[in-house]
Parts: sequence; structure tokens; C-alpha cells
Amino acid sequence: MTDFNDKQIEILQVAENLFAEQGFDGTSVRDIAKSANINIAMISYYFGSKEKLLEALILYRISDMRLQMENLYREELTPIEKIDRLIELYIKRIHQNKGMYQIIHFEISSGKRIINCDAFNEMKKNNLEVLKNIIKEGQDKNIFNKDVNVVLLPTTIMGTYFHFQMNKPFFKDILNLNTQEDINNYVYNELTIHIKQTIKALLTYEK
Amino acid sequence: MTDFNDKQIEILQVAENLFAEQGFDGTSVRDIAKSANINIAMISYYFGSKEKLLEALILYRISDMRLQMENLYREELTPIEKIDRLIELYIKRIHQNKGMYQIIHFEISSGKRIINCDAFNEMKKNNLEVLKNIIKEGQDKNIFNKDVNVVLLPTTIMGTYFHFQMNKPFFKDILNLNTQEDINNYVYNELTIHIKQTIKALLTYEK
DNA sequence: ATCAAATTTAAACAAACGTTTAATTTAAAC
DNA sequence: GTTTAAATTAAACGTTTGTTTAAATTTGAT
Repeated sequence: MTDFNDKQIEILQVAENLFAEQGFDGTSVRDIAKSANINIAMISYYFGSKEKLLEALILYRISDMRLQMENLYREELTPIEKIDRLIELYIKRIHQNKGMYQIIHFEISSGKRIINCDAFNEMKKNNLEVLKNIIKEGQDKNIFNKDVNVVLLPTTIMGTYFHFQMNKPFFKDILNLNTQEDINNYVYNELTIHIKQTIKALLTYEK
Repeated sequence: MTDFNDKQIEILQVAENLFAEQGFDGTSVRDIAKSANINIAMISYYFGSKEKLLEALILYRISDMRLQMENLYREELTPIEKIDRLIELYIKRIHQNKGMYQIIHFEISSGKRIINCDAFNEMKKNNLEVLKNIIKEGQDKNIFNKDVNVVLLPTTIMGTYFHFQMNKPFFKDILNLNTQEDINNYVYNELTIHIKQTIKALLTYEK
């Protein structure tokens, strides 16, 4: 269904970086062509138009982004361990595809562009179901509290990550994160720990 | 220092809505002129350029956005009450100025535009200091845990809110939020409660 | 009523935009 | 080697972009 040749994939990757950096409207087809070392006409030739290139990019990445959360749910782990693993999985996936998410979020929240988000929403709904099952398991075992807004749990997890990303210049400044290496380390250690700690506290604290 | 006449303020408000909806690059000066019922040339006449209009807008809103957190800190409240009030204050302010924040975040995270964020960063640093003082007060009274990443607390608070905003179409769907009224209610009730609960759990839970 | 400054206008500007064209080169099949 | 389709190119297309111009209008003080 989504079969692109090497040339097309290279264009998609270049476009992904530019769209994430400068936005869709802020990136011209000439920018893309220059970065990918191709002729401008190749974009229309391969994808039809700039907007269809964006749609192709989203489909390409979503098909590459399927979480194996069901496997996680079936593993022999305590609910708390599952939550830990789930957060690690979440952060890793969105950190690796942060450019993609940045584009999608901007284009979604601005109702201007009409892009097909059905596949994206289906993925989110599915992830939410798996999470609900894990939470219910923990509640049945009297490990987790029952007055938790499960729908907003992924929002807190991903929101914390994305707000960190959005304010990267601020955190670079106050936390002395000079290289991309420093940032990756902070994300995979401090930030992940903070999120795990937060979610676990919310699920297990005594009133 | 930031003295705009009525006409300029109307242009700023119109521009704010359009920028938030369609992005800076996605909004033309003709769009702004049309919405504000003015001639295109008035934008250059009053602000110099489209980009200087954006800078004026940010300055205008930030000077309008000063949180009286110091007053909160000095009030006779328990640390937990202070945190509750602080979260209410945070959510109320960013929800009222969500368009502004959307613009700033996008323009900051894309390093493309060079806008003066110093005033914005100073505000954030100041808010962080006030929060640190409240947390320390709670820790000295043995109410709050000591192993909390305070720097990431506002990130979790605001990140949860913004990620909710960004995925508004998704939540509208699964939570049946049909009108703006429904959304405002959900933000000021369920969402605020969830955030308060989360932060309090993180600050007070037993290991 | 007069005059000067501030405001508003329509028109024009060059530059950049996304897209298309038609000609050329490359690659593969016979 | 010839043929045919695919890939690539430079050039041009018509719009739209942000900005400027110069003339017209409004405003407020004298």
C-alpha cells in the first residue's frame, strides 16, 4: 500500500525535517528540492503536489509507528512494571519521531489544512484501550487508585515531553544542555524518571 | 512603553486570532487587513512590517500577562493550598491567552524566526523561582517529598494543558465536547482537577 | 476658514510561491 | 543498435506574497 522508492523516501525524510523546523507554510518546495539535491519538478512528479507530499509523509510514518502495546499487555509483569515500560515505549517512540509529531500537531490544531487524521486517531484510541486494561488490572489488584482520569494520563505523559521539546531553548539555558547528546540523555533519564514518578504517584498515592 | 491606540490594538487582536489559527506563515497581511476591515498598507504604516507586528503582539500580551504569583506566595495558605491556587492561576491565564501561547511556542520551537523571547524567558524564570519557594516551604514542613524535579513541574502542568489543546479534535470526539462551552467546562473542571491531583500526588505520595 | 499633520486609500512593485511545460538525458528491454 | 518508457532538467506559467508609493481624505489646532 505504501511503497515508495529510495528517491521518494529521501524526499520524505528531507521534507520531514524541514516541515518540523519551519512548518509546512514556512517551507517551500524549492527548500525541499535544494536539501534533497533534486529538481523542483520532482516533487510534483513523484507526489502530485506539496500537500500530497505531506499526506504521503504522514501515512509513511504512521505505518512505521505501530506500537506493540498488545505484547506489552500480555507480558508477565506487574501493573506498575507495565506502566513503567509503557512510558519508556511512549517517550522513545515520540522522541525518535518528534519531527513527525510536531508537524501533525501543528497541522491538526490549525484546522486550516484538511489532512486525513483517521489513521492517527485510530492509533491513539487503540493505545488508550490498552492503557485502560492495564489500569483496570492494577485497580482489581488494589494496587492503583480508582479515582483516576485515565483519558488524561497519556495527555500528561506526552504533554510533559512535548512541552519540554517546545521550550527546548529555555531548558538548554537553565539546565546547560549544550549538545544534542545532552538533550537525549536528559530526555531518556531525568525526564523519563520524572514522568514515571508522576504517573506512579498519581496511581498509587494514599489520600 | 507599550502604548497602542485603539486601531492598533484591534489589528493586534485580529492578528493574534489568525496567527493562532493558521500560523504566522499561513496568514497573509491581506487576511489580517480583511478581518480587521482596514487597508493593507495600515499594517506597515502602524507596525513597520508583518514581523514587527508579531513582535509588537508578543510584547503587548506579555505586558498584559504578568502573574501576581508573589502575592500568592505571601498569602496565608498552606503549601498545598498554594499549589492548588497556582495551578488554577496557570490554567486560567494560559487558557485565556491560548492563542498567544500557540504562536509563541511555534515560533520559538522553529528557530527560523528571530523573535525577542527574553521577556518571555524572564517571566518563566521568575515563575519558577516562586514555585521553588513554595515547594521548599512544603519540604521544610515535611509535607512535600524531597526527590521532586521542580524544574519539570510547570512542564507537566502546562504540557498537560497544551497537549489537550493540540488534540482538541480527538477529545471532542471521544468526550463529546460539542461546544466551546463544553470545552471550557472540561478545562476548568476535569482537566484542572486531574492536574491538581497529579501534582499533589507527586509531591505527597509515600514510597 | 486655513493649514499642517495624521490617516486612509488604490495601485503598483519586485520577489517568492506552487505548479506545469516541453525538451533532454538515462535506463532497460528487445 | 534501436526503441520505449522513466527520470530529470531548465524555463516559464499565473498567483500570491510583503512592502512601498503617491494621491486623497480626515482630523485637529490655530
